[in-house]
Amino acid sequence: MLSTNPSEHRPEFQASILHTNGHANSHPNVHPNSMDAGWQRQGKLWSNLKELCEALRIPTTPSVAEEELLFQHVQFKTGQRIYTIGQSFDTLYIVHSGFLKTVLIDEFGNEQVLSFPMKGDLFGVDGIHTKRYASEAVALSNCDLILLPFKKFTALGRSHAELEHAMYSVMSRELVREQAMVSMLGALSAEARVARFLVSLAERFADMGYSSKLFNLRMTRHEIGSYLGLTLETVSRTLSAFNEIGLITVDQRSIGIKDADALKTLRRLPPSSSRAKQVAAKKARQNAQVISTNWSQLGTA
Amino acid sequence: MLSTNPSEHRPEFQASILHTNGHANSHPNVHPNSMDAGWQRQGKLWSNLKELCEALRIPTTPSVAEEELLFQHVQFKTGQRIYTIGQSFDTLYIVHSGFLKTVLIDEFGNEQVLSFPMKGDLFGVDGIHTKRYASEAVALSNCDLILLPFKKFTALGRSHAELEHAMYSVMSRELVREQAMVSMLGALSAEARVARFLVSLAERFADMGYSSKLFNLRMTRHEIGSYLGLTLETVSRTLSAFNEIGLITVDQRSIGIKDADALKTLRRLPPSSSRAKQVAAKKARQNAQVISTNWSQLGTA
DNA sequence: CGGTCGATTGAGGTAACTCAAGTGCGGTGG
DNA sequence: CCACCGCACTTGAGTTACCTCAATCGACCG
Repeated sequence: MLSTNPSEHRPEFQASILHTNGHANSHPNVHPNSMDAGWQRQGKLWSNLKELCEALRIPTTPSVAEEELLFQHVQFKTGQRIYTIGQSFDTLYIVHSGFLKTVLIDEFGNEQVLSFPMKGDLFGVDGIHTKRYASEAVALSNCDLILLPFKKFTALGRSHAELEHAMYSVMSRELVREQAMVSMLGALSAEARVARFLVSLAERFADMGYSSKLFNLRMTRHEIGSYLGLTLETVSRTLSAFNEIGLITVDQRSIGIKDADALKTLRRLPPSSSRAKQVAAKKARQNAQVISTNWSQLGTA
Repeated sequence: MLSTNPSEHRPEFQASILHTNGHANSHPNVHPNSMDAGWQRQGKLWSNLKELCEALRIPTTPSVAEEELLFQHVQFKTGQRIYTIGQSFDTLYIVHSGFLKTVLIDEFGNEQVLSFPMKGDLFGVDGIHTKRYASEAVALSNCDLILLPFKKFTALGRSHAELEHAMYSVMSRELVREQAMVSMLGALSAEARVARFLVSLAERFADMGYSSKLFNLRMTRHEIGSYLGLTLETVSRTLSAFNEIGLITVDQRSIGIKDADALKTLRRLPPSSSRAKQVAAKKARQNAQVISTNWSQLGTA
C-alpha cells in the first residue's frame, strides 16, 4: 500500500527517486483557469473514482459515482523525474494539471522524446509488460498527478464491468496515437511535422479549456525536435518560416495560430515511403489540384 | 462472428474473403454463418483457450487449461485483406501461421506499413478505442488466424483473473514495440534501420523455430521501405552494401545473416535528434549519480 | 513469348543536418 | 546597479544522406 497520510501536503515519500534540486520555478504563463489553482490548499490530495474518470474523459456511470475508493495525488516540480527507465513498475499516472515529457534514452545518453503528457493523459503504461518502466517521465512544469496503482487499475476493471472496456479503450487510444506518430515520422516532411505538432497542441489546449489560438510552449526547441525526429535548428527555422508566411506568430515560447486550416492541410511533396502504385496513382490524379494548391501556399516563401 | 453484416463498408469484398478456405476448396456455396457445424471436422479450425495462450506466449494456468471455450480459426490467402480502415471493429486476431502487414493509408492513397504480424502476434487492437479499425491488415502469405472476439477477450479477463493481467501485458507489449519504432524512425540512420530490421526479423524467426541465419523475406523492398521510413531504392542499396561488406548475403528475397553482432551494433554517426548536450548536461547535474551510472554502463561500449 | 512486377544500379538534386556565429533573456555576484 | 555568464533561440553557410528520376535486368505468369 502507498503511504496513506493525507495531511502531508509536500509528499516526500518519493524522495528516493527525486533528488533533484527543487527550484520552485513557477511559470509566468497564460492560465485561463483552474490549472495552477487546482491544488489550492493542501486539501486536494485525493480524488474519488468519479473524478478520475472525468480526468480520463471516461463516461461515468452511477456505480462509478458511488465508488468510494480514493486515489492519491502527488506533486512534482519542474525538472523532477516521475520515474526512470528500468525502475520497477507498479503504478500508472494520470495528469491532473501540468506538463510532462516521456523520453527514451539510448546507449549514448541521447534523449528521444516520446510524448508530452498533459491534463487528462495517462502514462506509465509501457511498464506493464516487463514490470519495469520502459521510458522516463519528467515534469516540464509543476505538476499534479493522480496515482493509479496498477493493482487498483485491474481491480476496477473487475468490480466495474463498464470500466473494463474503458481501460482497454484508453490503452488502445495510446496505441493509435503511437501509430499516428510512426506514420508521421515515416512519411511527412519537416514542415508538415511541425505544422501537425502545432495543430495537435492547439487541439489539446482547446480540450483543456485554454485558448487554441495563443499559447505557450512548455518544451524547448530541442525537445520538439527530438519528438518530431528533427534538429532544433530545423524546428526553429520552420517556425520562423511559418511566421513569415503568416500561418503563425512566434515569440520564443509564445505561439499564435493564425491559419489553422493551412497548418492542417500543409503537406508538401510526398518525401519518403510514398509511392503507392496503382491505388495511389489513381487517387493522386483525383487529388492533383489539392496538392498543387498546397504547394503554392507554401511555395511563396 | 466475423463481420457478416452486408451493410458494412465492403460487403462483397468481405464475403469473398469468408468464402476462401485455405485447405478446403470444396464448399463453394457455404455461408459464413453456417461455418461452425460444417467445417469443424476438416482439420484444425478451432482452438481452445490453452492453445490460444500458448500462441500468445502467455503462461497457462490449470484453470486456463480446463476452459472449454473454443476459438474459431479462419484462413486467408496471399493478398487478401483481413479488415480495412474504418470497418466496424469487434474482433482481435492472433496469427497461428502465415505473414501479414498492417498499413495506414493517407489521404493520397499512400500506404504506410505499421507492422508485420507473424506467428504468435496479436493485431486489430487499434480498433478498440473508436470501435473501428484504425488500420488495414493484409495477408502477405496464406494465413491461418485465430479469431478472438473482443467480447470474449474481455470476458476472459473477468473469468480468469490471472489472464486479465496477461491481457494488459500483451497490449503494453504492443505499445513498447511502437515506442521502439518511433525511436528508430526519429533517431537512426537508414543503415541502422535496415540492420535493426534484419536483426529483429531474425530473432522473430528464431522464436518461431525457423533459422535465424537464413530466411526469406515475405515483403517487398517497397514495403520494407515504407515500414522503415525509407524509399525502396535506399533499402535495396543498403542491403547491397551489407552484402558487399560481408554482413549478410542477399539474393532477392533470400537473406543470409553473416554477422549478427555487427548488425546489432551498427549505428553510424548520430544523424538526427541526437546531441544531448545542454539538456543532458543539466540533468546530469540534477541527477548526477543516476545518469552517470547509465553512461558508464553503456558509454564504454 | 511478351507483359508485368520487383530488384538493382547510376546520376543528379535537395531537404535536412552540421558547424558556427550572434542575439536576448534571466539569474548571479561584485 | 551593472557586468557577467549560461542557456535557449535564431540565422547563415556548407555538407551530405537520402530522395527522385531513370535505365536495366531477371523472375514469374498467362
